[in-house]
Amino acid sequence: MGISRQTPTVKQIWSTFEKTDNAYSVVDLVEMHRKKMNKTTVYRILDRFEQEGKLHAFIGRNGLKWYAKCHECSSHTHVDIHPHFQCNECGSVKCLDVNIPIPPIKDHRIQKANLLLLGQCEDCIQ
Amino acid sequence: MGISRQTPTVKQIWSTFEKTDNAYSVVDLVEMHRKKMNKTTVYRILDRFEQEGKLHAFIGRNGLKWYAKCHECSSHTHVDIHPHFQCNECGSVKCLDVNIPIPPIKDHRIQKANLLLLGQCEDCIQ
DNA sequence: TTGTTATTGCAACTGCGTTGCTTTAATTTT
DNA sequence: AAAATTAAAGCAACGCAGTTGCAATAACAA
Repeated sequence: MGISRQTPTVKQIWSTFEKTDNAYSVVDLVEMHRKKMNKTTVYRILDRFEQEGKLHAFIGRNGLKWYAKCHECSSHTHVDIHPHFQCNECGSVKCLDVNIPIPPIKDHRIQKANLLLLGQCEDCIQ
Repeated sequence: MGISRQTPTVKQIWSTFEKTDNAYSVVDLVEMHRKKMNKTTVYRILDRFEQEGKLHAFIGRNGLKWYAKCHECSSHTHVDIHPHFQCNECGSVKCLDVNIPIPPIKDHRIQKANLLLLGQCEDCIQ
């Protein structure tokens, strides 16, 4: 499978994630690539990356959508129980490589969990 | 302190939460009270309720803001580690009375956690 | 090289949420 | 009880995230 066509825009968006584990909001990504491509294109490429399991997405502090590279996740195994962390000071977001066990909830079937921890990151802590 | 003035709109919004533990999105609340008050008024009253600790707020599946009555929470103790559940089928949201322990993260100070569990609720499960 | 069709750009649009400002009315003061 | 004070409500316009429809472009297969 994979993205059907290796266009310059696809390569450029992917290059943002390739070298880092940081997460980026869609707003950031649109701004970062504003000069090279249309915002609609950014949204569409991110959607495709997410569907393929190359990136995973989650909702940040203010309801903005964020994307990050998948480690364990793939399009097959989207249980996605690992948490994300957003710094209350600088706003940066990253994936945490920690497993947070979710207890079973009576009469409910848990399929996914969005776990967003908020606080101070290593750069903003005194 | 408390809401300074007991206006009819304040009483009406509060009456929505008074009798239930369900959470409501702001969109729902605007729709529910559309005939009686302006949407700006709904937003402002919810903001005030949140600041006083009468309601707490969190971000749902699609980035919408949801409100629910606080049990343990007050304006003083806003650690707010209890999770919320949103049904993937009917979209309903509620507070779960479960404590999910957050492990310490090296070099980070955790101040708050948004824990949203997604799945099937008791009404939608087969 | 040509044809097919996924992808892009663009412009207009939707929907959530906010802001500024005037008017209304809850509450305090006299 | 009336007047004064000022929080709160209504309204219209706006800002921003995200989407849609469609025509133009360009990857890739034949």
